[in-house]
Amino acid sequence: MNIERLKDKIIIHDPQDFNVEQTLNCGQIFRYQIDDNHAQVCSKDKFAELYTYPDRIEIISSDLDYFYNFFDFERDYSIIKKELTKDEFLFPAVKYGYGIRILNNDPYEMIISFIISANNNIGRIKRSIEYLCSHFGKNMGKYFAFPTLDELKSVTIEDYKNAGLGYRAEQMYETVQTLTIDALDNLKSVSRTEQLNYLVSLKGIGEKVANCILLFGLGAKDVFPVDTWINKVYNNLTKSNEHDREKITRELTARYGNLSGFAQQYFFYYYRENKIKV
DNA sequence: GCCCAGGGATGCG
DNA sequence: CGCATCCATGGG
Repeated sequence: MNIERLKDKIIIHDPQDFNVEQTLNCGQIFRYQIDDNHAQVCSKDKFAELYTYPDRIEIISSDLDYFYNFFDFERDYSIIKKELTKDEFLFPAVKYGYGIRILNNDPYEMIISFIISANNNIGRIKRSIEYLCSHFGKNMGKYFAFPTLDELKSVTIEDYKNAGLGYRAEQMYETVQTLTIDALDNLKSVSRTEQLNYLVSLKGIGEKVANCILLFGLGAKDVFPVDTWINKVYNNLTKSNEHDREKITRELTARYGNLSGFAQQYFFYYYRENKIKV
């Protein structure tokens, strides 16, 4: 794989470590659209278009620097995959999702998005977030920006219910009122323990959602968010019927160490796409 | 009608 | 502390 950074586009030649569909469909992002070989991706107030050809992928955006980092192009995924395919459990999952990359998304957007994700399904999560963007975010012409914290501050519980948040509407309202720009900035520079403590202190955020925010928004790769799918993964691999998610988190984090976040995404995508049950 | 979805909050012992 | 129950909503 060779990444060519041009003035008006990024070209990924021979993309063995990047697949658009896999990267977008593995549950880490909700603001995107794929039709055939063309995809549109939003993050914050930014927008990119991706074209997949037989021999290359081209990325076009008015902010290529942002999306170069967003798609994690500084990292060599071939090394990660080589290490993780040594694991017998993970081998088929890495083969299947060979082109997954973990996005460097905006922590504030991840906080809002993953509060919505709790006990929810991806289709509904996408719809709710689209609703928030189109009703409360800035109209950018071809798309809507993610609503800023300031914009969300004036959104009511009733608005959140209209967005389909259900019982999460009150949690969202309270967390939005609690959040400040300073606290969000501060979150990027404090220790892991302080990040986790702060996130869990917010309404609607427990251990799993906090780990998703750390993984997708704050660059932490040694975390292993355990949702219903990962619960199935664990029970399938260990032939057990465990429901203690803290225990599952501990064991999987211990097994995959500083590559936990990658392992988690390969597992999640493989099991969910193939509807593998216990 | 039941079960499930990238779980979390709350109350009870 | 562990554990059970409840929580909106829509698709399968």
